[in-house]
Amino acid sequence: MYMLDRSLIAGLPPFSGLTRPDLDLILEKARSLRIAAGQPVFEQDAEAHSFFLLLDGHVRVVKTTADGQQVIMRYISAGQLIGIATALGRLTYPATAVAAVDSLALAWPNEAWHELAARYPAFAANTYKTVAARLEETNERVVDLATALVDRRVAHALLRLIEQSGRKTEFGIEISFPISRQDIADMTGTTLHTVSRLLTAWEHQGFVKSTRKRVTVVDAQRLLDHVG
Amino acid sequence: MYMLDRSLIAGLPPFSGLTRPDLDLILEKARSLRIAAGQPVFEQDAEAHSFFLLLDGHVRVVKTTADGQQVIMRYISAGQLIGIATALGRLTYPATAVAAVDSLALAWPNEAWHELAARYPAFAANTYKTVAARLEETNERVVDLATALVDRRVAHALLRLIEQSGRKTEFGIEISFPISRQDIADMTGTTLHTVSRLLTAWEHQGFVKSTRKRVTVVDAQRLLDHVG
DNA sequence: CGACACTTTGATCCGATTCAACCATCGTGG
DNA sequence: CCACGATGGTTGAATCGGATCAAAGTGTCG
Repeated sequence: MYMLDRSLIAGLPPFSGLTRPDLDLILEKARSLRIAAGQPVFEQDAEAHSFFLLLDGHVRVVKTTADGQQVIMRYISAGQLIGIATALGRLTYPATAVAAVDSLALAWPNEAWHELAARYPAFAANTYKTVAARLEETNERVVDLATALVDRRVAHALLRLIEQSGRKTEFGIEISFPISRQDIADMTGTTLHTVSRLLTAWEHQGFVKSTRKRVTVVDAQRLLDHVG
Repeated sequence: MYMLDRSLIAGLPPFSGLTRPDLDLILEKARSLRIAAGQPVFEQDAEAHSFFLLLDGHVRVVKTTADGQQVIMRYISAGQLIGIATALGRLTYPATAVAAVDSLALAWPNEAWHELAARYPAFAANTYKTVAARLEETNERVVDLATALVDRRVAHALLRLIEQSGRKTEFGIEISFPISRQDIADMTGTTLHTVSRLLTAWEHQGFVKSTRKRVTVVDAQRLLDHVG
């Protein structure tokens, strides 16, 4: 086992405001792991042993219902924590986290959490803010699901995705990881068929551009206006 | 202004594990307020100045969309905190809180938060657990909205309500505050018409019993089985 | 190059909203 | 105290947004 370098995590939001010796101590307790695209980081209902920091790649957090339907709760990009609900008292993971592309993460055993939180209040505070921000974001999603028609929900999902992990290209802003029609449907409570029809229509109108598993938003403002 | 008695908050979840002198100090910073049924405790988008503890009554937390549609995010009952997202960094309230019945609450200025959290780690920890629990609950709701048909969503809402604030009666478990068809519709993303039809059908089948603004679940298990 | 995963598009069907009308209950003030 | 307006609830009919069913096209990778 080689020593992890503090440059890996310096500057990331969860560790902002910590000194270099602090970072070294925090890293001492971590192990790093590589996750191939399509592989799980952790699985729903499994005993929660660790929490994670995504260093590179993209992970989608998915809940599966008793009858097998899937809902994508969120996409996590590099620099963000996952599996932290468990650090705050849960015994099992509430969802499955699957790598959308080959990814790299750090893992800490749950026991390390209290220690870290106690010793580095800034780390704890950052984490709580993350949880609070996710709660608020999820609340917005409930409002969307409860009040908006499918086209609006899909548009909002795309706009959230490019905001959280968009990459500027020649034609607009592209979602920076592969995402299928089915994935978008699983984020918005609809079917791949409906998503396909919407994207085709929007492409004709010049709002978006897409190919297999890649989506680019050409004109976010007009897309937003279009769905009201 | 009279002194608030520590018996008001001793034993409530947010303050569990605190000593009596601690409680007195905490109460010193609070003011109490009476809210008449239908009146707001705080309003969406207003500058957040305080967080609250509901001592008696019931409050519903409502988000209103730009086009005026309402979504009831949750009902808060006595002993629970409200308006805490703001204590964790927000500048405005993300929703409106309206008293469902005449209610009584304590209010602390937001500045008191950091002080209390620093001095009473148990209070802080309890609060973070609350936020984490609400996130998980909201996640479940997203899954429900994204995957379940209306009858299931309404059934789940009723079961959640009787679990969180049910009162045992002769006929079953009654939701312990007045709630209209429209309110239930606003919790589940449907219309009062559909809720009315469902309740009527369920009443014929003996699962529930209801009158104006009062709903009793007669047989939770059979209702749950019925909607799959 | 073939198999598989992903995407498109048409036709049909259904759950739930919308539109419409009416009834019941509550609170209030003359 | 009762009349009346307001709020809440019921129920039918028409309509529609999307799901479902069905089938064929296309890009990708081993």
